[in-house]
Amino acid sequence: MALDDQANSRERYHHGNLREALIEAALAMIAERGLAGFAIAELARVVGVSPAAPYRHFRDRNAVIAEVARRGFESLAADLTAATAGWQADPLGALERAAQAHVAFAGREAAVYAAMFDSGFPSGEHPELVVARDAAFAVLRRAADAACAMGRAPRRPPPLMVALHVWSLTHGIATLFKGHDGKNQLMIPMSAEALLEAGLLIYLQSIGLPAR
Amino acid sequence: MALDDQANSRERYHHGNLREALIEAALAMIAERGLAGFAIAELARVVGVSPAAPYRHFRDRNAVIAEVARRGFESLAADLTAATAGWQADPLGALERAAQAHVAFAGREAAVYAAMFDSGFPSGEHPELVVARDAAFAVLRRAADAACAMGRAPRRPPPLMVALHVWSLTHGIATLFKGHDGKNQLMIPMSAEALLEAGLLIYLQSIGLPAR
DNA sequence: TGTACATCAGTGAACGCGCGTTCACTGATGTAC
DNA sequence: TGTACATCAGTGAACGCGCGTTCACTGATGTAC
Repeated sequence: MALDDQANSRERYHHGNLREALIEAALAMIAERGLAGFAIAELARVVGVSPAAPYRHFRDRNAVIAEVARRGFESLAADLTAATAGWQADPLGALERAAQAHVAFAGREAAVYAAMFDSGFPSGEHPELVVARDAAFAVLRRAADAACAMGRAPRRPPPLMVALHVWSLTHGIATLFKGHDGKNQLMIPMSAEALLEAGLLIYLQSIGLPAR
Repeated sequence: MALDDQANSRERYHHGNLREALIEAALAMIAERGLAGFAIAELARVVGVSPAAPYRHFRDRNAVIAEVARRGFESLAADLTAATAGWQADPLGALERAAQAHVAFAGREAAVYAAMFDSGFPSGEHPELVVARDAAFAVLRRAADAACAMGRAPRRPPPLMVALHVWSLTHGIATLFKGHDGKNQLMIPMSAEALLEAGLLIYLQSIGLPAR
């Protein structure tokens, strides 16, 4: 019965799960046409609902994008958390795995990633977005803290700075070489993953972490 | 007389410099409303010309954006060239100055920078864009080559890779911390420039370059 | 120096379109009694 | 168990809008003779 309800939910007057369906469709639409091609009217059409229906669940067009982005950051945070499992024992490895997970996320969820980083909302307009982003960053930061504590170089940079460097390098590589259609933007004779791995190795060596 | 002609050029039937005026207005419009808010119809209105006029100079909307981006890459290449003056004598300094010039460019010309990196054209659609981008990268690459040749670490990474690392880190920092409105996207207790300088210092130390 | 003509940069009106958003409404749901 | 009612998720029609682009055109420019 419950199964039946779900199967028929699209036919019923009360959709039952419109909000989720809208977000799912938004992901597909952004993936296909980019952020700029995202239209709430078409969203309603795709889901099979009147153009006014989405406004029951989202204040306006931007609110849909912001929600997609917010979930993206939550999802990224989860990936980073999984990647940094065991960070106490091996903070260096955790840092590297986190960076790779970040790049993998950008490639796998290119649409979401665009909503997360290219939406260009005025800062402060969607505070929940900032919270979600900071939570994701905090996971990386935790690993960076532990990694820095292990460092044995004469001058250790502050862990926050290390986390920002890793975050920046990763984001840079992700946006340059894991573009929307998965194609490289610059023609390079190596994968984004290999480029990232080498970059981190070089960087982390310098702050006194073991070369493997 | 020539001055007079120029001053009155807006009033005359033949604008005389429509193409340039359109590009200039496009820059202002993208700066103000972002890439998505860029409209060719409004462009014509701002310049004081009929809506069909721009099509004398550009095939379509995307062509305007592509031209803005192309010039952006040329401009960036010029900045990088200026920054790396004397690269033969001091390749390390040149590399650092190039990276700083890149970040400065992203901050100063945020609209252009968005057109350059966020336009998301299918690769191959605007080959002249790729040429211009590669030319800018080549300037960085040249400095990286020279820097690597100086390196005295046991295992030197290939210069192309070093150039890509610098380019990626720089682009990452630029997009994350030199956003459209000049505000930091992540709340950080340092400037983008300081973050970049420290990151490069750490990275370059590791490939055997002098710590200053 | 003067005139005919080709060139081409602009005009302005129009097109079809799809958008975001609002409105008064109606159908379904679940709760109180 | 049955009924009245509040709630609220949807409807569907409509709005005003500005967009990108095309069309047949016209005014200015400069060149050939």
